[in-house]
Amino acid sequence: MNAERQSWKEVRDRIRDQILDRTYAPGDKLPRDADIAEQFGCARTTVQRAMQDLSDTGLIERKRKGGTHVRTDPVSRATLDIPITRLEVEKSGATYGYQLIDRRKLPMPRDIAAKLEQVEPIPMLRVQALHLADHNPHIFEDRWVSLETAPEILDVDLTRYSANEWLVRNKPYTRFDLRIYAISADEKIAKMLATEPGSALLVIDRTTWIGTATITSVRSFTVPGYQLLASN
Amino acid sequence: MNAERQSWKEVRDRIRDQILDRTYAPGDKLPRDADIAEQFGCARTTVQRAMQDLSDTGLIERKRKGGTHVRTDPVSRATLDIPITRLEVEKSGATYGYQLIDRRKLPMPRDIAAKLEQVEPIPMLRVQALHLADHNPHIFEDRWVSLETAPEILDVDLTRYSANEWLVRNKPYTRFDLRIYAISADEKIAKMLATEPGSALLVIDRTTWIGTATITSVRSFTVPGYQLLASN
DNA sequence: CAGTGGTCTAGACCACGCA
DNA sequence: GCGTGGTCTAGACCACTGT
Repeated sequence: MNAERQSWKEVRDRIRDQILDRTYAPGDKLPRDADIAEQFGCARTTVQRAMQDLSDTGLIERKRKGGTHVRTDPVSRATLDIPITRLEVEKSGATYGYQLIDRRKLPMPRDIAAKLEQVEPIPMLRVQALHLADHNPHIFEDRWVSLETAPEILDVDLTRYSANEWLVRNKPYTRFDLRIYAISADEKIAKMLATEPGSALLVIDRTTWIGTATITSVRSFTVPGYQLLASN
Repeated sequence: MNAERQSWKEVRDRIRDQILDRTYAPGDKLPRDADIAEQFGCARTTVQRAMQDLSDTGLIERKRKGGTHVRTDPVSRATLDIPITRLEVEKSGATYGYQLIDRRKLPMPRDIAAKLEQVEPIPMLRVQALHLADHNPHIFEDRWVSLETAPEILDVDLTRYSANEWLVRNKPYTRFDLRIYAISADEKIAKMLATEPGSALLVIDRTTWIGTATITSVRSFTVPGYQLLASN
């Protein structure tokens, strides 16, 4: 008998191999799940699972009635893990430090309102803080927290605990988005990160929601040389 | 009326809500799948699917025998789509242009070898090219292609077609990784991107493999202001 | 309308990892 | 060992969407 060490991964790999070796070229239509299942001698559910995975990674495209096709323009779909800064630092073996720079209630600026998809102005807390690695600046964060969604933040001792950590532990989000880009450090940021004005910095803007309610929007200025890693 | 619109998403959302409202706090153990299934009046498979999703997005952690726990340190797991540059430009409504800068066989430099996890030196083709949007520089790419894995690249007219596109269409990868960071443009890069030396640029290093064989390693220098977007 | 992928079920066995 | 999640099966019905 075939002896086939069954599993949906096995099926996925074999289909992927057939795509790689051009048995099915970009644009080609693959057989229906049912036929593939029969060919492999497994249940359709198993094929479904394998196909789902190939679809998730962007190699194929599936449509009801239309069938399954090899994508003409494969997408690189990478998973990016944004860790809690403290854990990231500690994992690297360095000593983590944290320093509150500023904390005040302020009216919500226009650009923040836009990011939060917020029309009505809501009361917000602005928190600026510095994350340290081995006593050196690592990330400077400029954060706006909605006092409607997270009023309890006012009672948190932000000189000791980072707003980041409190929020992530107490206000899980249902949705977020990220914007990653590079800027030249202006004088203030440079001083904060103990680097030269004009240094190239990686900046990460991140906004989170819980349902449709906005939680926080934070701009993180990373120290020169900081890298984000992703893979599939 | 509840009307139980059954589906694994329904189950996922209800569990997530219970985590958000602290019915299950960070660190807590959730009931076994079987019990949840009974509670919801659905099959265990359906619960399994829902849990899988919550696990994928980093909200819970599952272990055989250990059971399911709410993560103490939720990870922000974002999906990052790296499109083919031409499609990205065209999608923005701009006219795409492409220009080959240099193409030559070269011995593999040490740092590239390291990125490719390659011990033995292999013959490589170095391709430098510029992607344009509305006749303005958009991305400058500095690429190394393995001639062992992709010897056919030598026959491709790279003055007309980008190596990126040829590779993505003809050498699908099974694995890749990304490294994203910021640099200050040096004189050469600045000239290439028609900007000032010292400008902050977002740089993306990407290396791809097919199985354990290396395909290509490319460093993309993006024009000032370029942004990467990700979300969940 | 009809074909194809998406989901669900009930039940079974497997595999990992904690006690 | 044994409890829990992971996978598989065979069959059913649903929901899109191309023709």
